[in-house]
Amino acid sequence: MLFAERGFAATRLEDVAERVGIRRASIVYHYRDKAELYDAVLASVLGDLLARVEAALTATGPLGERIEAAVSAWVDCVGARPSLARLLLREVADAAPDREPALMRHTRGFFDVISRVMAQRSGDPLLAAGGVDPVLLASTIAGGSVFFVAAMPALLPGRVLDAMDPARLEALRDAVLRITRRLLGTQGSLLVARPGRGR
Amino acid sequence: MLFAERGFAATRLEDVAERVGIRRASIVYHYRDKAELYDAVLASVLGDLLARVEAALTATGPLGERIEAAVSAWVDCVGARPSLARLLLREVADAAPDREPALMRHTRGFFDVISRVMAQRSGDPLLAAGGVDPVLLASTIAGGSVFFVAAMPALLPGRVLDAMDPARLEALRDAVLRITRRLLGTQGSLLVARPGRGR
DNA sequence: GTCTATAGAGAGATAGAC
DNA sequence: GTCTATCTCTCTATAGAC
Repeated sequence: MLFAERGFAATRLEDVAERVGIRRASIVYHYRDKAELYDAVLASVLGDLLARVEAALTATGPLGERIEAAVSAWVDCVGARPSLARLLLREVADAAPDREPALMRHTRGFFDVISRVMAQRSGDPLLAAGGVDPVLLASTIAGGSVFFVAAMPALLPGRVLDAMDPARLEALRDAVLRITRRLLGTQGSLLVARPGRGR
Repeated sequence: MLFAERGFAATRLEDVAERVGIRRASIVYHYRDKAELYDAVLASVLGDLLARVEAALTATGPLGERIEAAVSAWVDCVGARPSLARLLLREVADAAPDREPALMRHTRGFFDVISRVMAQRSGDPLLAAGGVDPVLLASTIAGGSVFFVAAMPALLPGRVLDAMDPARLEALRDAVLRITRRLLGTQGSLLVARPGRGR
């Protein structure tokens, strides 16, 4: 997605139109203006991610398993769509006291869910893991993985821009899960059998 | 910094000039064009960060301590300058196979240092911690902390945009250090006495 | 619904006075 | 070195034919 690659301001409707095989004016027929188009893109791209993470978090079962499922969903989504990762980074960078970033409109309900889960289980030892702020913990896992995926094109010689190949994605998911367990102090105690063939 | 808050394309020279208390034309006298100004900003802002992290990593002493010192330096710099965090996120998001992000010009030497450290100590158990890719590990810590700092204005009701206050910064540094130790599996074994009064 | 053509605003860069 | 004035180009958005 062009918005993800270049940012909102640097993306020309001309190029978006070209990519879709259409003329600029036709875009404006479907969306009132550029901002509305961006908003639609955001909603479409975030919808899947938020729904899956939310579903994982609100499922039944022990908190640890739900967190791991949520992390898996997160990594799968982001790995399948590096554009999403870059879009997220841009939106976070846009956060300002005066200007509410567009992202927030789509994540408000999502944050409600998170807060509710955290409130319900505020007594759970996992959430106070090692005296580290749970928000920082979540930010580390979510932000770190997004950062990594977005930075891959710059870091790796092979240059990965589109979806990661399945093997690489699986390796990343495993690695992030290991990191998660390590951070939560649930080293291997959960999710007993790793389904993959050991990467 | 305006470039950090809005991104390169969305930042008008007009506004930059105003912030400095000068006229637009005068900026162009000092820098050939907008891109050159941005480059200068990047160099100035990154210089301190890279120098401090590099110094910490190449100091003498056990690898674990050097890593912790590097992480401390990183968090201190980023916490003192949330703009830097946002600038980093934008630069990473800009990474593309065709277009080399401006950031890379300033970090090339830095990455050389990192690679050298990692190559020297490739046998060190810390670097193979739990079978997790060291690059992912570094990305998690660096990216996660930057992500967190950049996202604060959006997440926190109090709205933090400028430098964090000392107490908050110290708490963040401690938390990230705890995360680092946990990830490296050096739980409390290093950096024995925490100087702070326990927040 | 999609196109061509065009209006109109915005912003970067230049010329030249002080 | 800094300013005012202006040139020029790019890109969004609209008008209106098909």
